[in-house]
Amino acid sequence: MSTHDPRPARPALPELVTPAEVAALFGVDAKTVTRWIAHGRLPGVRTPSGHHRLRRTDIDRLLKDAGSASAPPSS
Amino acid sequence: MSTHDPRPARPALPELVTPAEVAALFGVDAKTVTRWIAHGRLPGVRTPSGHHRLRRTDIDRLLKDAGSASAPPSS
DNA sequence: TAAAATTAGGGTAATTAGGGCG
DNA sequence: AATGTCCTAATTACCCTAATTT
Repeated sequence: MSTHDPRPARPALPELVTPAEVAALFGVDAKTVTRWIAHGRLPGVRTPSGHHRLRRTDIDRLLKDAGSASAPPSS
Repeated sequence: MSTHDPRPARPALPELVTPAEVAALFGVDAKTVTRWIAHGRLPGVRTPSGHHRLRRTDIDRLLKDAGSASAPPSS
């Protein structure tokens, strides 16, 4: 029983990035990123005005799935 | 505004490049590059819509490695 | 408040994926 | 087995203007 309430209930605010950021990472146009969200291909939040924002964690997950390098072009 | 807003837009260079870009570097058709990825000969990322993207670092590594026959990086 | 940069939205041309063929 | 070219359908890039953000 902790006499004190540390109140560490930190919801860990997700780091939101702009479509331009994601576009630069994927090597596509920012408009394409918004299109991905619009088509439900990519999870993203929307500002009350209609601007898109994406969670860096989601983006990082997609990028890490690439399996960077370690693939010698030999059989 | 609350103090300064640390949003320096990040470096965010095009980390991923298109098959056409890689194809031009290797002197092959873009379709060949996608085939390399399909056959697992080259590491690549897949955009949420199915298009291929390759890591610039991987490509640069392969190209650099190509001339390692006799090219000591003297200072 | 004003200005500059970014974003959304529409429209059109270029690129890409996928299969098949030589 | 590997690469290039032809085809169609889907996706993307760049043009513009208006709204939003910083």
